[in-house]
Amino acid sequence: MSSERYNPRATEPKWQKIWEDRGTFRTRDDLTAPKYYVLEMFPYPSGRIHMGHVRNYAMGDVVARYKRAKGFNVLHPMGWDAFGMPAENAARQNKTDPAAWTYANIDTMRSQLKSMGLSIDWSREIATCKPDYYKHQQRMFLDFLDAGLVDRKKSKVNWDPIDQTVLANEQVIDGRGWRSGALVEQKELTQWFLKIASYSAELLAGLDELDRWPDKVRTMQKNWIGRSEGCLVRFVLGTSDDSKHQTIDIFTTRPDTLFGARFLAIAPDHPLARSAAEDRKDISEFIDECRRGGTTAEAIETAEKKGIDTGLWAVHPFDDQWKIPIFVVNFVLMEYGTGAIFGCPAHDQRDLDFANAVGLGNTPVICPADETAESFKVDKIAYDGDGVLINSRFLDGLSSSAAKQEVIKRLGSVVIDGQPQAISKVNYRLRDWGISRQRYWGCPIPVIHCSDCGTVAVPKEDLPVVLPTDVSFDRLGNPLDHHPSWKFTKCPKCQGDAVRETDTMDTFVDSSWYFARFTDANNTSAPMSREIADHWLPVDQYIGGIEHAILHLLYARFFTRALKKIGLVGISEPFRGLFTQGMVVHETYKSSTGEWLQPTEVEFSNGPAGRIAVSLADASPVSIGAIEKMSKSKRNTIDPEDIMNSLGADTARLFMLSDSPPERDVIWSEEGVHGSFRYVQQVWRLIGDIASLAPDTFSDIPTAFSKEAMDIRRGVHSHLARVEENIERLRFNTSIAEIRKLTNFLGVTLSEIDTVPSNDVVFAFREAAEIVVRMFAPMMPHLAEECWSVLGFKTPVSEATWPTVDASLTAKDEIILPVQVNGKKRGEICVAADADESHIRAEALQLEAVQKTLDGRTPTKIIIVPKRIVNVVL
RNA sequence: GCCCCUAUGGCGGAACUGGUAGACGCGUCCGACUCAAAAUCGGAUUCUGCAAGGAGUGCUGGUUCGAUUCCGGCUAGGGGCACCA
Repeated sequence: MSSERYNPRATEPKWQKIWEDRGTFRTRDDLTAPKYYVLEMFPYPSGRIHMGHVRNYAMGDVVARYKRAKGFNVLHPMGWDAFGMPAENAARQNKTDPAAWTYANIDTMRSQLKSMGLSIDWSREIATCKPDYYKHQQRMFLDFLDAGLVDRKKSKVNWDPIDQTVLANEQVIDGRGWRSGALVEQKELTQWFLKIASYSAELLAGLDELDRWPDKVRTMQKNWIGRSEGCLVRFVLGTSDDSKHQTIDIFTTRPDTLFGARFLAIAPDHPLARSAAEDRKDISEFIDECRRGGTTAEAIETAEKKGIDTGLWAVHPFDDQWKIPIFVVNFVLMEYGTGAIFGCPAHDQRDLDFANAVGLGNTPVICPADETAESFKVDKIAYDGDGVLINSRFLDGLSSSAAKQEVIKRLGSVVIDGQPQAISKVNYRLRDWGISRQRYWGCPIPVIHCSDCGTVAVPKEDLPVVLPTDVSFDRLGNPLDHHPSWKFTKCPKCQGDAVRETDTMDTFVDSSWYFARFTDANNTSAPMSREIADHWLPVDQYIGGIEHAILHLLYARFFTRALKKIGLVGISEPFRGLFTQGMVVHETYKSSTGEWLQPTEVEFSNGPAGRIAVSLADASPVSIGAIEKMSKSKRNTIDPEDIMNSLGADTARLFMLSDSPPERDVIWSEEGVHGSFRYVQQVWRLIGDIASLAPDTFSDIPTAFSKEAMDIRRGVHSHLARVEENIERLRFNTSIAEIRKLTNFLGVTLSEIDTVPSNDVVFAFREAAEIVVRMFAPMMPHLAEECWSVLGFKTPVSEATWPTVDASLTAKDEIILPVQVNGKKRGEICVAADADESHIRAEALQLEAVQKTLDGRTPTKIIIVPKRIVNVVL
């Protein structure tokens, strides 16, 4: 009997070293073996790993180890999303060098991840801030430029006038800069864009193929791309002078409601609004007011619909005597469509709210099915459904869809300024991707500005454009811009004096191709070889947080198509399977003085009214607050390193995978973690006991098995089948439940056997141990290695194959059938698996409980669902 | 405001494509071991009832021999968002 406790502190580093020395997790350079690429979203090197990382990487590691055991050549790499603002913020605050800060963090986090025992091929480690990574990215940018995938245009940014810097949306809090508190201004800058919008239709259509993505993410992306079918309609502006002919284009999805028009509405940024503001102070003031307004949907939804009459008017397309007033309003956006709409109050709630506010009235033109033209009136609720046209002259009586076509047909034949007055158009909400960032710690955009030649690409042989290391954060603004020498260079075309582009790339660019780089991470001449990338891609299973559902995943999907266009890869969709895991949450604690306390600063006991918490420092009462996402501000974090150092990585991994379904949040609790630790010890004892009973693998399988031995073998193989199935479905919680059931069963059975068991029983236990260790190896790899070694194996279980289910042992010859009367369970019968219906019927009716419930009555029918259930219906 | 998701014991959750509701774990209670405690092991644990039984998967109605599962209506909680013409 093994009585020693399992000691993860000694065991875990030992096996990590053995794996490393043996190169156990090296991906083989073999393009013929079946491949499996499992990838977790790579981390930002913020300083230390947190529990969210532990959960994410534990899940990925189960998949990687399982697939490896199943015989796949597994690619499971790790890298660092290493550019970004925190390094610059740290530089400004603590006078540290962003590169040094980043690399120190990477070193810490790498060793923390290694102590988790992840089965990662570390030889492929990348960091996006290294020139040997971003040089390829710069080359891609230039290739995109050549391929027409890049644009340079003006765009609005949040500008902090005190810090002299551009702010990200999340850095603008209540209209003010997060650091300076200054009122943020909207400023127009010329910026670089990748033309993702031109891939809108393709990115939308591609979602249909992604059947191994969560529907939720697909829906979010679909809404983000925002396809809408409608038409452009050109209105002629009315003026007192007929010689000045001006037009305005609007986009509408409801051309059928054209006779319900009461006004045109234009965005505050619309050119017409700007020109109208030139000699009308009230208009320019209104426009300024709109710019200060909130930009989030929620803020805008609740905001009052406002507008100002420009005094201008447009002519109705079907009636040149019909003058339609034009308003500048706060609810039309320049970025969408043409920045102008026609307002039909009866059939659009926003238009109705606005019309009611300014007294424009409404004309219903679509009659719902349950109304008549005479009775149908609109007051406060617009009708936005389909129906039959009314009050619409020649359209009256048509359906909404027929009227849409009729309007487009009629106006399509009218030519104004050489173009039809209406054309069908599919509009997308998705806008081009602005990648310019006025920051230091990012990938330099490899472009040179020359006063004579304009914008000139850096010659490809001059790449990479490397970030200078001697930068100063003493001054405000972009350090690249005020570096004494870095930006000054010669024009590659005319050799005259020129300056470098000082904008760097959005870090979403870095993460848009890293998965491809991993396939050939050490290639110095190219981002990756096409042959190797095409072998490994797409990623078979991608795992990460739901917070990246839209931007990162959409950018990566676009970028992959762009890489395909320039010939670097042959695929369009980078991620075949996607899984989004839930967060790690924890209780929060507040002291009597209202300060947040760390879990380690609190002690618990059970009082009459439940759990009570007191402060460890002074025994003062502590209130137990809501369970929330672990965060530094609420101080409810648990440091993974503390857990790994005390209870071990396997315990932490097991706990992260048990209990909660992986897509949901998991509550970190001390009791739960100790339960996992107890289980680690329990398994250790069980395997030790079996090893004492059966120290060696049998060379000969016994020819006959007793019922006792068969029960063990059947139990093992049927649980194995279910564990396998649950891992395939990424249902880690239920696969662990199955493993626990099996070890519970083995433990009980082992305690009940004779002191000198027969040979077949010993065989069954030996077989069980060899299978069960391989079953939990993906979740608790160190424990599995130690157990495997106790069982006498000389090579790591991490290199062993997954056990095979013996189908003859999972098939049952006798089954238990529940028996219901009127759908309510009354008992069960045990019959042969192939028993015929008449036998089952007789057995069921003989049950005492059934007889009692029947109480002499005759059943009207008896439903027998084979191998499932018997239902006696009265 | 719109879209999406979720709701099961004291708690986290399980239940394959409509077929035994509550697996597995946490907690609690009882017991064993111990001088004692910790650790460990065994048992109990949806509610109600002495019991037989009855009720029960947010509420409500329906389909079905049978509903946690499917459909309609509602309530609560969570997430996402773009006043998108």
